[in-house]
Amino acid sequence: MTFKRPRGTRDMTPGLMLRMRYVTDILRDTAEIAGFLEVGTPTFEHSELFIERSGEEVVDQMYVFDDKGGRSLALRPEITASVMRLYSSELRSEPKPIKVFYIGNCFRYERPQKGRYREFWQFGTEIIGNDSPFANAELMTLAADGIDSIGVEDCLMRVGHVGVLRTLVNCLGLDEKADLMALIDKGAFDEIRALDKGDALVYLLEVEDVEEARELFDSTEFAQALPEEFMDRFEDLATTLALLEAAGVEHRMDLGIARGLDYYTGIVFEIDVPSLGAEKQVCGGGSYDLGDIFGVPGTKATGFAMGVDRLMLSVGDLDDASLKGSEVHVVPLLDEASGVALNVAGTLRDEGLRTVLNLSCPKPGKAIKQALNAGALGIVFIGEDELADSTYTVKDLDKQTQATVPGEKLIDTVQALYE
RNA sequence: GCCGGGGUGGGGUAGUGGUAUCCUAUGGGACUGUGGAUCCCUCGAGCCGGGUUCGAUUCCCGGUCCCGGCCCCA
Repeated sequence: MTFKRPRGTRDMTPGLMLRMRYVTDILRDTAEIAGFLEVGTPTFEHSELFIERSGEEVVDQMYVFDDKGGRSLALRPEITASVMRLYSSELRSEPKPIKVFYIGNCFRYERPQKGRYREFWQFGTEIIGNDSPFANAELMTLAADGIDSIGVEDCLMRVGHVGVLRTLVNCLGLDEKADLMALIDKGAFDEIRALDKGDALVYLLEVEDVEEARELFDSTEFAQALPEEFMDRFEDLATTLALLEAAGVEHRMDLGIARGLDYYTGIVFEIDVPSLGAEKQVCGGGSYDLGDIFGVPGTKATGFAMGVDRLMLSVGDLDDASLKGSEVHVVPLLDEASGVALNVAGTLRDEGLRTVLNLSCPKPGKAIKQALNAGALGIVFIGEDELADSTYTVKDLDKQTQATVPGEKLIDTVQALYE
């Protein structure tokens, strides 16, 4: 009987796991050094949590099930909803803003393809209690830093504002319909032009320069048609872009970012890695207000989520040996040396040295091949002679030298391999 | 959900209507307690189900999974 993985899931081989750790360790470090604190939430929640946040239609793409008590539960399709729940129940009296991050697996029932799995991993951050341009700019800086530190070469950050977009759509007399927003998000300009006043909308969407946009909106033609709060929103966007400029974060203004579901309220941004193909978005986020849903009205927040699996695909070749770190091998050459070998391995491990114990009591030549293939720095041999004299033979695989030393010199000799 | 391409040892492959090639990796051995070499041995395969056929890994149908794209993407 053989078993296969469920569709859309992945086995993490040691090599893949090293890459995953490489990505998540960097993201975690980036967030922690910026003062964000890690949180964790359940892998499954009441299904209503996600439905409340994202709408009934998400049920189609969720793993929903009843537990033995008849509760409707769902494997989490995202983590922001859980963090907001956590905030509203555990953290609401903490000083604002609250800056947290998470790393976790999520589940969506979708057609798997490159960069899209039914179980996938997200890294994300939330700033709760402040969705100012300053807060958004910090978040985007953090996102850009993380992706840059991972070593992703070719990526593009686009920044927009759904409030600005929706107002423009309304002022042009176009319906803010879901399918129109979908067309905008997709960048299907030809199809939009086919609509009444679609030309004008496309013209606005294609503006990439802040000053150009500002002059346009300040012009009498527009100023009369646009509601008062419009320019405030637009200035929020302009301020955010200026802050990104100051931070040295590469970006582009893009008023056409519509971001799927409609709880986003203000600044939104996405980061694409074009080389990934169809599923090229590695990061998405923006300002939202879910306070009403979670019983804390008026709670402004902003956050982003990154696709860890896609980031793993975006990194070039990584060297396994350097990912896992240096190691030394301890090799007993005969069964009687096993006890000493265990003891020596323990001593070296206490020093924080990655120590691999060879369990097969091989001949020296074979042990050397195994150690070389594993990329080890050196070998501690324990054979007949060493047992008799209470010594150890330490071989340096790089320099191709070796020395037989007494026990009290073992640690120093092995540590010298690392230099 | 839709369109297209695929599925042969652990990984990579060749060929074929008469059960399968080679490479590599794994395990063991030779080279006498010392360098990735070389050599020998071992292990191990046609996604699943049905059909056609004396016989199917090969041809046909269905399913499944993988890959690319569409839809969607919180």
